Amino acid sequence: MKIATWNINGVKARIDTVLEWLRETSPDVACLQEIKSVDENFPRQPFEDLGYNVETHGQKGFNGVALLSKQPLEDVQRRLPGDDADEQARFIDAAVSTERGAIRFGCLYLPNGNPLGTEKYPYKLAWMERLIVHAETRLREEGAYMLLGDYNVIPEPIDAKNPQNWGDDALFQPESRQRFRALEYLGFTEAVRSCTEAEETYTFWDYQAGAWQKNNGIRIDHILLSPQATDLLSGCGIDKHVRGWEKPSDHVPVWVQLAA
DNA sequence: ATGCCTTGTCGCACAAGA
Repeated sequence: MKIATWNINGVKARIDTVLEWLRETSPDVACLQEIKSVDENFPRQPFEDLGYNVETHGQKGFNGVALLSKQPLEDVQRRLPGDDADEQARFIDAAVSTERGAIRFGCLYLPNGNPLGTEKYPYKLAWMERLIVHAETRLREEGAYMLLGDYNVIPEPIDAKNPQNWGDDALFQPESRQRFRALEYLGFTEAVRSCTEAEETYTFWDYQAGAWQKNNGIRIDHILLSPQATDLLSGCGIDKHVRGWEKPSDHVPVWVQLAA
């Protein structure tokens, strides 16, 4: 079973690219971020034509997440618990049934937090605290659970081509990295780093200043696996070549293979 | 120091991204 996550930077602008990638890699589950669409305008039909069930949690203009699954999506939960006043569409959580039992997925688009000194940064940190609480709840269920998405956190210096350039950026602040570690150390396995210790393993290249051509990337899209999901882990990868396609997203897909 | 690109918005420039 292959499960992928990808920040597509707008479903309307990226629809052909996403469909091409789905035809090429055929993931069983795909978590999409930054759909930038309200639910009623999401182009469900072309995904359903490829055999996917579709659940979205969108908003106008910005943010928005979606789950695609070849198996039916069950017990769909929208919004990250913990703040009823939070109107930003950044989280959707659902389960699928497999021969090895149920597997649950949380698809997240964690706030960017820039620029520092504005309300955006404390919002990011508070959102991470809520994510930790939600993850604790899920872990207590002791099932196969995974948190996938755009975390907007560079965990370690090795996860950036030029870590010295990110010192004043919310993605690389000690507080952001501390909360990412606190989440991970609840008992999750960070899939990609468990599969490879290779340098220059990136998931994002800025559109500007020739970042892709210089391989000036960062690793900010992550997959965290509960112990029960980690037991099923058989491989992982990053579809880096997609960044070189026409009209690319600035992020590329990250995926895991599970023995389920 | 700033913008560099890209997307979406009831565009006619701007916000937001990272």
